[in-house]
Amino acid sequence: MMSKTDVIIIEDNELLRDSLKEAINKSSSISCINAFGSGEAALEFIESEELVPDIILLDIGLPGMSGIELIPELKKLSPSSKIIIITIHDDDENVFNAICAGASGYLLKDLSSNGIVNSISEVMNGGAPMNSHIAKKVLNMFRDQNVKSSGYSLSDREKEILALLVDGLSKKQIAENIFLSHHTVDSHIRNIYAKLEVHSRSSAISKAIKEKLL
Amino acid sequence: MMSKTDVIIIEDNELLRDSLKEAINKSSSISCINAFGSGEAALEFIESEELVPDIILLDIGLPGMSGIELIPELKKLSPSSKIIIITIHDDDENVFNAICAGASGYLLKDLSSNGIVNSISEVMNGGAPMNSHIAKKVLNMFRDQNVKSSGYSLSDREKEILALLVDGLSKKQIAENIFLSHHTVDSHIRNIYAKLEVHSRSSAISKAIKEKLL
DNA sequence: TTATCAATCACGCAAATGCGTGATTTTTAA
DNA sequence: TTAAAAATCACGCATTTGCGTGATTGATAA
Repeated sequence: MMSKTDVIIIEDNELLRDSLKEAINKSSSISCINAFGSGEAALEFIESEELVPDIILLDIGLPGMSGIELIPELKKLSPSSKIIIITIHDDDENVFNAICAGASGYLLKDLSSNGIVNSISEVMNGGAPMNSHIAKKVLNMFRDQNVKSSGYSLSDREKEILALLVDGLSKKQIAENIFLSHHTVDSHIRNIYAKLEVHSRSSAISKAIKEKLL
Repeated sequence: MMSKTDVIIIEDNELLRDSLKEAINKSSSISCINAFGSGEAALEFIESEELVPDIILLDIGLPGMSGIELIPELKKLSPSSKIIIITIHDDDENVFNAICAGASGYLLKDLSSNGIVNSISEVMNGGAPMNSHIAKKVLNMFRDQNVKSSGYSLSDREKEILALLVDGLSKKQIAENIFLSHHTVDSHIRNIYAKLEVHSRSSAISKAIKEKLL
């Protein structure tokens, strides 16, 4: 038989903490083995007891060390634990930081006890439960990071040469690479600079990569 | 009274198409106004009828034009329509492309009719319903894009100068900027090159931006 | 305590870069 | 058909870059 899923809770609000604990312990497959009111308390206990929970339910708005700051520390002490954020903070910055720090789920505090328990199961099955509005934020952030700018109307040749510049080639190397005179390459590079409104290779390369021109 | 949510379906499998349509029309707040077996058929109809659905349920594996290719075309004809992907394809590439093209949701075909109807409501409420495993993929892709590499052990001074290089400054400009001799700047740049294992400013800048060294 | 590393500064030179100022041909759009 | 853009090639020159080959001063770790 499969052993129970071990959960710990880090949440400063005592009422919420207790109700979460209660809800979890009602389920036959999950058990809340500990609950803490601060990150520091949790870290201390985990370290001294060498605790390795399957799931850590984590609030962001904690006294002292914030939930976000806590994530890397928790990962250090117990790398296999999956972290689920449960918070009222749904701003881009917190969502971004939590995900980058390695959270496996991001839920809002309006979720039912039943929803929490289901989310824990989803994480154990390799999923990443997310509030639908959080998911929307993630999708938007993701898309914004990957839109290819196309506003400089570079020609195909110019894009080709810009790509070679990004790869670190000199004019001569580029010329050899695409069988052109280095004068022609020079000419193309000037046109690229004009279109990108820069005056140096460095700026052109930075702009090309940062604004995903290729 | 609020008007009904208008949905169209683009799905080549006739059985699934019909069962989706049926499930949607059972709901009192949603109605399926049309269903198509191919992207081309849908585009033609939308254009000629000037159809503006609230939601488009879209399969990826379509005959002819794929669902992914279809997204920009649909957005062109009806920019306000929200697109929900319903597919069996859960590979990174399809997920990535669908999101970047502007999908508002990504569901798998194992979802119940009820789940589909709920997802439509979520999108209408500004959310982005996602299968939990898809969400996991998105989270991982998102995180991977934003991890800061730190494996080159650049000193603070070197990072500072590397940042100025990325900004397109010359040695002289950097020297003026941080009140150093241009010789010193030159020396730092050489050390940066050595640590990054490059031999040109271009390569250093590319590496710095692509691998998020700053 | 000693050695390593970071940070600072210096000279010289071959190569590369950025730009002014041209030209010719081909392709594309009006 | 005609004008505009793209692609090709050329010379010269001031500036910048990359690198060889040094030195000195601190801080920090072995």
